[in-house]
Amino acid sequence: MNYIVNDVQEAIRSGRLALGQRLIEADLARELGVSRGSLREALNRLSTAGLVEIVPNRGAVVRRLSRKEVADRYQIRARLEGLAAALAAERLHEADHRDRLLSAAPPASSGAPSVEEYRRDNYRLHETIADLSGNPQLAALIRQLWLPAHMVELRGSLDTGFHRESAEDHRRIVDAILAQDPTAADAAMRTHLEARCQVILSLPSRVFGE
Amino acid sequence: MNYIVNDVQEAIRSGRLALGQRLIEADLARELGVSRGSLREALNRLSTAGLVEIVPNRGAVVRRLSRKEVADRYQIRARLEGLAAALAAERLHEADHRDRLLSAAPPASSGAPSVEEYRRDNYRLHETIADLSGNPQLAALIRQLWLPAHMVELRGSLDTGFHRESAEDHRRIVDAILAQDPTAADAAMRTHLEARCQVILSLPSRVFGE
DNA sequence: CTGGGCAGGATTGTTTGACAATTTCGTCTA
DNA sequence: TAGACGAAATTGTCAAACAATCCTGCCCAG
Repeated sequence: MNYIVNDVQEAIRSGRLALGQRLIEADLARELGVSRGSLREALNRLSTAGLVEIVPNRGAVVRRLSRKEVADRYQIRARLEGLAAALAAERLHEADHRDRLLSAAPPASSGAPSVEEYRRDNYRLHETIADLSGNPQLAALIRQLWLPAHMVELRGSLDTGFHRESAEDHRRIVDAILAQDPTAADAAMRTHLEARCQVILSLPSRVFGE
Repeated sequence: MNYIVNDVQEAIRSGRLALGQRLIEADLARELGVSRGSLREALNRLSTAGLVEIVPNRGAVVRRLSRKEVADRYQIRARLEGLAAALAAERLHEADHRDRLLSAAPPASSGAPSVEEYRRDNYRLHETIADLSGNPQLAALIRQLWLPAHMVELRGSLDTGFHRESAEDHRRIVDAILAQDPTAADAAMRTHLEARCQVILSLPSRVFGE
């Protein structure tokens, strides 16, 4: 049943299901080759993940975040991921934590990474730090709040400057954790997210849903 | 369909469905007078709310938190509710915010409140502060993370000292928000939750699920 | 005895088909 | 032209069924 969730998610990511598009249960179920009931369960899950919004008696639409919603979400993420970074710093001494962090850290810049590469690496680092916090509920929340790119129509809106700055922030965060300095790690992560948020909010309103 | 969620929730609160009890879909559906499909959707929702845990192919059980899970959750709540308190302080000037806060604040201690009264007042204050933050996603998360008393078997385990200390914390938090001091509000809320967590963790392990 | 299969029952995961409730939309009327 | 009305589309819910999976007690070999 999880695979249905993934299918829908993938359909949204690939653009086959456009932002704001209404999802007709019968059609989508036939398309995916599952029953309407199963699709329904999947849509419910996606709605708690925020990818989709369900209006009673009117079905599900692919969600798009307004500018304020993006800002609000980053505000929450800053707190939560800051906590995760601090905890990761406190627990760096444990077993293979150092190795896991290093293997997820920015890979010594081998030229300019593609947008897709950046997205993957970026997610991997944040995810790893969340896991290293040793607080599974926190890690789950951070994943849940991760802003899928398709909730804001970012495609092509971010230049290489964005990625370079982001990579620098990431290095600072990793260094703070490696130095086992929780306060610095917290601060670095919060600064990072606040800065990323500012850049995204400065994009033209075309990319938001409002 | 929401009413099914409420029914199950109420059944758990009232103790009709015991902690750790396995929920057989067919039985529960018949009991509630709904179809198995609808019950399934409701259980899914409750699982994302954390009231119930769903193990694949093995069904749902009423959840009970271990000591570590309680600690982890309070750690998250401290950050999130601290943020909410800070934001509430920043936005106190808005329309009817001051009134709403005052009407949810501890009601000038009219004798010793009953446990149930304390629970209700306590929840109301935290909920109001979350709403006054002006960040709906944050408010929703805080509600989601609220630890329902039945997830830890607290009934009767907390003495009046607990409630008195809690009320004092609450006053400090409200004062900080009324003073429009975000930093103090944040700190007061975090201190409050950390202290409450310590008390709960000191309870005998009988009340936890481990 | 004791531990490893093994059948059968119980329960979940999913499908199909149906129908009532609700929303949506085009058309017709005042 | 605005609003009423009815038909079509869509969601919400149900019942019955069956395969997949888990659980349990029993039997057999060691």
